[in-house]
Amino acid sequence: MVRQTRQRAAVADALAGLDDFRSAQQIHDLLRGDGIEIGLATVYRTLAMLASEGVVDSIRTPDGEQVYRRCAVTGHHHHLVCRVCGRAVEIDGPGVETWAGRVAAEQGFSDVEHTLELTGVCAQCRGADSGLSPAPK
Amino acid sequence: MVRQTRQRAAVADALAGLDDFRSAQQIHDLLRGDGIEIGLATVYRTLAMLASEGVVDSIRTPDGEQVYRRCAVTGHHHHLVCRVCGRAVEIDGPGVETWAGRVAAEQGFSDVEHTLELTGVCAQCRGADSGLSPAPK
DNA sequence: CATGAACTTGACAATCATTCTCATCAATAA
DNA sequence: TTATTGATGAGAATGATTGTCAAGTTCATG
Repeated sequence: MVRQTRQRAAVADALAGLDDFRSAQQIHDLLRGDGIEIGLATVYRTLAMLASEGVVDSIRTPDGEQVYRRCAVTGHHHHLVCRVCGRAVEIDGPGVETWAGRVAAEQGFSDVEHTLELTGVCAQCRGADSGLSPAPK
Repeated sequence: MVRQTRQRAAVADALAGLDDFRSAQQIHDLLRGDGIEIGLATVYRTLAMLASEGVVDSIRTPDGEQVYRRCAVTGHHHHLVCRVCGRAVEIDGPGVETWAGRVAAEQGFSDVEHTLELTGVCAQCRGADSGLSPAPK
């Protein structure tokens, strides 16, 4: 049975107040900054649980860090993430899904899954940037 | 100036004799197994260099490990990787590229890049398996 | 062929994200 | 209330990758 705890509620709350992807460590810092006592391991565990339930999305940044975000839409979808500020937009790939299935079938593969992520520089950052740090630590 | 060394040739040779993705550590073990003396750090450095030159592909496995493979085709392309045996097929996504550019533009993003990886179970592995663990550790 | 500047190497330490351990705490059913 | 048992957290452990830096090599040049 899954129990309702102060810590899990805190992680869920933190995610609810965010619009872009954050790492487990960032969320941990965020909560501690708000005076909420929670262990790093608990944040990791909670995020992993939420991700496996499909309540949050998780993708991997190019340098291998896992980042999480609450899902705004349900079902399968992809992301367009700003390399500078980390802002993310949810998008869906109409043709991609079917294309993936077809190509896989042609190669004799079954149980196909796919990951697709787009990165770019958003309008705001393009105008204002000149080598500032990617995201607030 | 980039110098030609015994170690770099060894890494290139190892990659030339492989058809699927391998981690830096696996390649290191492979070379040592052949009696070739080479440091792990050197393998990492060499692979990173080859990858940035576009001579080899590198993708990240679901558990965050970086794996490399020599490119059979040049230019941008994607992969269909078997979750069980690791065999990989190179594929290209005709519509994906243009779709990515269009969607990004609609959202005001520029300098778009994308990653797309397909995973599945290949015909061989589907026949032989019956619920064994995803991949050998 | 001899030289030397500068690029490379490699053993090992250092990082860093993530997971594990396990004694202690707390949510729930009864 | 209370026993049961999942949840927590501090710190150790893991594992891939990168940094350090003295010693070794490469190769343009004399």
